[in-house]
Order: sequence, then C-alpha cells, then structure tokens
Amino acid sequence: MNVPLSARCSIVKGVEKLRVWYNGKERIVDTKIRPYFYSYRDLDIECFKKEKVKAKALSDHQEKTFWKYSFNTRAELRAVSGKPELKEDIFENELSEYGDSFIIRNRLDRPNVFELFPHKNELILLFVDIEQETDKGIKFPTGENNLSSIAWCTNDRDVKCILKKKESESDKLLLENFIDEYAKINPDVVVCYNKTYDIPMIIRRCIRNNIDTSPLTKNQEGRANIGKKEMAFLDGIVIYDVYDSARQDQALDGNVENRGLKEVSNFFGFEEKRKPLTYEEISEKIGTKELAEYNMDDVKRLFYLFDIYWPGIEYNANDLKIPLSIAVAMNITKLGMICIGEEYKKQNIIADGTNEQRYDKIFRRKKKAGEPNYQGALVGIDRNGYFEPVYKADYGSMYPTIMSSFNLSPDTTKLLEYVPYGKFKIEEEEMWFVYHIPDDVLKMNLIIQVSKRPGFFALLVKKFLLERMSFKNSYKKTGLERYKSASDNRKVKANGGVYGNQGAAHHPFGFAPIAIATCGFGREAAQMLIDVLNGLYPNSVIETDTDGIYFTTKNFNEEDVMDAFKKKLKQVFKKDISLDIDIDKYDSGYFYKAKNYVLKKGDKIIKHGVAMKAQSKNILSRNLIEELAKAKVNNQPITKISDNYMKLDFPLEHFAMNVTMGMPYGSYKNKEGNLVTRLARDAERIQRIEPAVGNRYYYVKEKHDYVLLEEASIERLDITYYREQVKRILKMFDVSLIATKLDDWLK
DNA sequence: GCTATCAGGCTACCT
DNA sequence: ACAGGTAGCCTGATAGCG
Repeated sequence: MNVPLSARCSIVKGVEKLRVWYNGKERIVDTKIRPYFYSYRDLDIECFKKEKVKAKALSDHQEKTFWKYSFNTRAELRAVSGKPELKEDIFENELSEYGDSFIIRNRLDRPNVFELFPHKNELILLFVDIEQETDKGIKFPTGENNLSSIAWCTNDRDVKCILKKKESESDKLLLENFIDEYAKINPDVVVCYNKTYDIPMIIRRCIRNNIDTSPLTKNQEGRANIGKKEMAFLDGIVIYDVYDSARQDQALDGNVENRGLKEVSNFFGFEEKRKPLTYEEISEKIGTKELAEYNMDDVKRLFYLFDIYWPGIEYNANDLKIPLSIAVAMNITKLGMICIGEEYKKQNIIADGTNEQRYDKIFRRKKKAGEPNYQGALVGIDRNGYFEPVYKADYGSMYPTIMSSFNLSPDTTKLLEYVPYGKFKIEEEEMWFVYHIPDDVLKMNLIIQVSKRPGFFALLVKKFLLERMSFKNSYKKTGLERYKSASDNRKVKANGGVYGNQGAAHHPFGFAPIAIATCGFGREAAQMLIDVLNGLYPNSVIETDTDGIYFTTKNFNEEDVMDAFKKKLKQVFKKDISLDIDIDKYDSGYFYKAKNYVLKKGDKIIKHGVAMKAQSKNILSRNLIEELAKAKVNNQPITKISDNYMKLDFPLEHFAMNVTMGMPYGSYKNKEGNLVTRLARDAERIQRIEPAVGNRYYYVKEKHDYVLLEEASIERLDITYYREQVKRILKMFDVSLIATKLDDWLK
C-alpha cells in the first residue's frame, strides 16, 4: 500500500499529534497543523494561535478575510466550538472535533501526508470467529460464559480450530493456545463479523482468566481495550468488520432475511455444505468435531465475504490517500469531506457555514417531522396491471451527468432569488444561463444562475465519470474484479459522495443550489423521456422512478426512440448535453403501485418494492405473493390458490412477522405504544436480550396483543388478523373472485 | 360503546 | 452523520352513529 495501516490522534505534551502505524512499527508524527476553525469575527477566545487568512467564501465566491483559530488539542477546540453562542459564527470546525475528521483535515491540508508512511509489507490478515457456551434457556452468551471454540486462518486460508475439550473445563487453555498462535501470526488486520462481539469477548475472557492481552497488540506493553459501544481496540492493528460492509451494501436490501454471516454469504453464492447449528446445538456439542467444523465453516464464510468487499476498501485507502483504518470505516459523509474538501482546498475556498446556515429559506422553514428540504425526483405510476411486453428506458448516471453537463459548481452556480411557483424555464445570456426551477416542496421557483465559465466541480464529476467508463470497459474486457471495484468506486464518488452531500443540511461542504438544480433538471429529463415515449407510442408509459421509465408497446423500434430522444433533448435543454439512455426488455410485468411491481425475464421473476418483497412480513405472506406474482407475470388466470391460505393451515413459524430496531431505544418517541420497543422490552425481560440497534424481533398477532414468537401459541393466534392479511394480498393482485369467495368462507 | 378515518411514527423499500 | 420518494403497518385521537 502507499498509505499507512492506521493513524490516530494522540496528545503528546499537550499537543495533538498523529500515531501512525506502518511496516510493523509506530511513529509519532508532528501534524504540522493543529485543530482549527474559521470565523468572520474577531472572537475573544483562548486559543493557541489566531491569524488572518484570505480565501474565497463558499457562499458567494468572493475573496474575503477570515480569522483562523488554532488549538493545541481537539478537546480545547471543542470547549469553544460547543458554545451555543458561537455555533453560528464558526466554520469548518467539524473537521477538527473528532479523531477521524481531524485525520481527514490533515489529509486535506497536506494531501500527501499519509504517503510519507506507506505500509509496504504484505498485509498479514487474521480471520477469526469464536463459539461460546450459553446458560440454559438463554440465547446469547455473556462475559461470564466460557468460550468453547476459536477458529481462525491467515493469508493462506488454511483454517484451524482450537476446541475446549469438556464441558466442565474452563476456557483458559483454549485462550492461551490461541494467543500463542495469534502472536506467531502477528497480524496487521483482524477480520471478524460483528466487531462488538468476537474480539471484545476474547479480551474479556482473557481478563477473567488472568491472561495477558498485550500479545493481541503490536506493542510490548500494548493495550487491548474495550471502548465505548463495545468496540475493541488493539494497538497497531486494524480491525475490519465485514458486517459493516454488509450492513451498508444496498444490493442486499430486500434480498436477505437478515445481515447475518450465513444469510449474506449464502446470498453471494457460498456453497453450503452443512446445515448450520442451532443455538441449542452450539451449547450441546462442546468438544465435538461438529462444533469445530461449524466454527471453521464460519471462518470460510468470513473470508468468502472478505474477498467481495475488501478490494474496494484497499482501493479507497490508496486512491484517497488515507490510512487503511479510515478506509475500513468509510461512509458517504467522510467520502464527501475528502472528495469535495480536496477541491475546495485547491480553489482556496472556505466553507463559510453549512447549507442550513446559508440557506435559511430552504433549511430553516418550519417543517413537519420527516418533511424534505427540497423537491427530489419524479416518481409516479400512470397505468396499473399486467403488460406484455415491458421495456425500461434508463438514463445512465443521471445526476452526475447533469452536474457535469450543466456546469454545476460552487464557483459557477448562484441562487439568485425565490419567486412564486411556476414553470421550468431556461434563459440564455451572454455570460450565463438562468434556470427557473420549480420546487413543490418549497412551493417556489428558484432562480439559479450558472456561469458559462467552466466550473471546477463539474470538471471533477466529469473526471469521475470518464474514469468510471474506462474501468467499466476494462472490467468488461478482462473480467478482473479490481476493475469492477474501481468502476463502482467512481460511481459512488460521483453519486453519493458528490450529489448527496451537496444537498445535506449539516455537511460542512454542502452547496444546496447544486443539489436543487440537479434534481430539477432530473425531473425535466424524466418528463421529457415520458413525452417522447408517449409521443411515439400513445399511452405507453407505465411507471416512472427518477431516471428510469417502464413502458409497453408492440411496435418498439429502438432507432425511432433514439432519434426522437436526441431531438427533444436539444430542444428542451437548449444545449448539447451528454445524457444517454439505455433500453432493456422484459417479457412481461405486473405493476401494482409506484416502486412496486413484478417483472418477468426468461424464467426469472424479479420483484420490486416493499409490497412485493415483504421481507418483514411472514412466510405465509411471502409464499402467497410468490404464487400470485408468478401466475400474474405468466398471464395465467388465478383460478385457485392453495386451500391452506383459506384455512390458514400452517405451522406457527409461518405466521411470524419481524421488525428491526432502527434507532437506540431511547430515541423512540412513544416507547409505550411503539411495537418494536414493546417487543424489545419483552425480549429483555424473557430472553435477557438487551435492546440494541439492529436487533430483529420475530412476533405474531395473538387475540389481544402482539407477542414474541418464542412466547406464542398457535391456539391463541388472531385468525381474523391473518385472514385480513391474506385478503390484502389477494387484493394486491386483483384477485377479486377469490376475495369474494374468501368473504363467503369467512361468514 | 362501537366503527371509520386520519395523522404521526416508524420500517422497508427504490433511484 | 447522504438525498428525496412511495408504501405498509401500527397507534392513538377524534368524529359519527346508534
């Protein structure tokens, strides 16, 4: 790699320094910069250094004088930046307040700083997974329980396992043996699934058994700590949690039952050779070959998933010139800080406030909870039911292409004024274009002026798009995963890293007029394509979502569509823009509601939307949907569905629905009334499972209440409730005949 | 006291 | 701690009815 393994902030003699690990050693590095923020005001505050700097303001792109306040430590800066009376007057403070963001600040101010400490040695990996005993009748182990097995492997992927022999034995020997093996391997990266469990539990068990944990770190007197939120810290070692990647992977949305190791690895095609053990079996099979095999199987699943996600992470570290430790914990906000921040730095721009501070008419309106800040994409359904055949016309990379084609950039784009709601309009003048963007959320037209002088941001996006195209072509030619990874990387940068952050209320580098104009052009582009299609094939458009339009016709001719599209494009946007469309064909489709439909392509049936996928509903619903969807897209009359659905003749598990805890328990507004908090309390009381974000609860409806599956009985099920569930699904597929029959039957 | 309707809260999806 | 958009399910308040 061209970057270090890890970097973290550390105070040495009262000053913030960086501790950088690479090639097996640690260096304490003078940062050259100190935590700082900017202000227009001459503030009377205590700081290390106060100086004047000249830079362009993001708000109006004018050259201005700023005060720059530096501090010895992040804590000293936070003591000032946290004061409510100063909040509105200070800028870019977010980049100095926390560890990761201050590392990004270093990277922005000194772009090659981390390339001075490259980890050139081969990365030594350690994949690890543990098994643990549980108390009788309890699902999850605690720090009190012995470990029963540890399986691991390193770069050679030769999986090994140490077992605790007997139930009565303690796990001391097991841990000592593992620590010896670990020290021999001396890993740089520890790979696990759910970092809040395996590593902290190993540390915890070592402490219980009086085993020295320093061999787990790279330091003689190293620290193996469990920090906030059950996060383990091993000095000099990067912990990569594959679960983090799986959780963020939107390709898994609606396609897996949960984000557990088994579900996710199965989704990606892991060959399942043996049936996973149940919780009870894990406890029963102490010291057996089966337990060892089960444990080792999990390690195989772990490196199987590692191979899918890791290339992108290592690529990011090198490409963004950031320590690997930052790359394993990357998210869109940080990506935006780096990609956008780098450009601002080059242009000597200071972000004088967040979007919320600079555009109060947009971000500080009185909003209802969940109401958006500005209008987004065009979405809608024009026709419902069965169609054959079905086409989809798709814009490729619509938002990034718009940003680059319309030259949207902080140095070219200016929100001039808000006027009464009206029509989209383009006016061309000598030096600039003026766009009238109607926004039905703000209920106003936004007048946005864009200079004809090329903007730096549009060029950046164009660069991402061109790079992506080249990587995509290389991938097509060679099939090498690293090209695909590089291509996806550029796509993410151009989409989320750029568009999403520009519209974010609190991102330090957001620039809302770009996001608003991008969505506005996007809606026009979508409407234009609808008009082209309906013009060629009257009433053909079925459903629209952002950049893709489903339509149906028996007389499709690609050339006609492309010709009409190109003509209209120029006419609507009054300039040559590089928006392209791609057309895909399906045998048939059944369209229920916006974003909810089923498509058939060959023998594949593709379900879209929350109503169709119904992952949180029960097996009974999913099976019924599957049956009806199949019949619908094959244009078969639905004359009979299995009598079981009428009689509700299923085992208890088929009735169990589930819900995931999406926020910390304390964040729920109505903890008494809300279903997930109620179930969480039951689970805590009965199963000793602490409420936690990501917990999934399986429950059924009994006559008087919702109860956890484990507590349910088939005799107490609320049959009326489940009949309504079946009826709703029948209605979804327009099965009126059977719905009537069901009503009769219900009488 | 019962049912219907609506808004609000939340999750699960889509682009 | 990325944006907006749609749909489904649940709760609790309120209106309307007898």
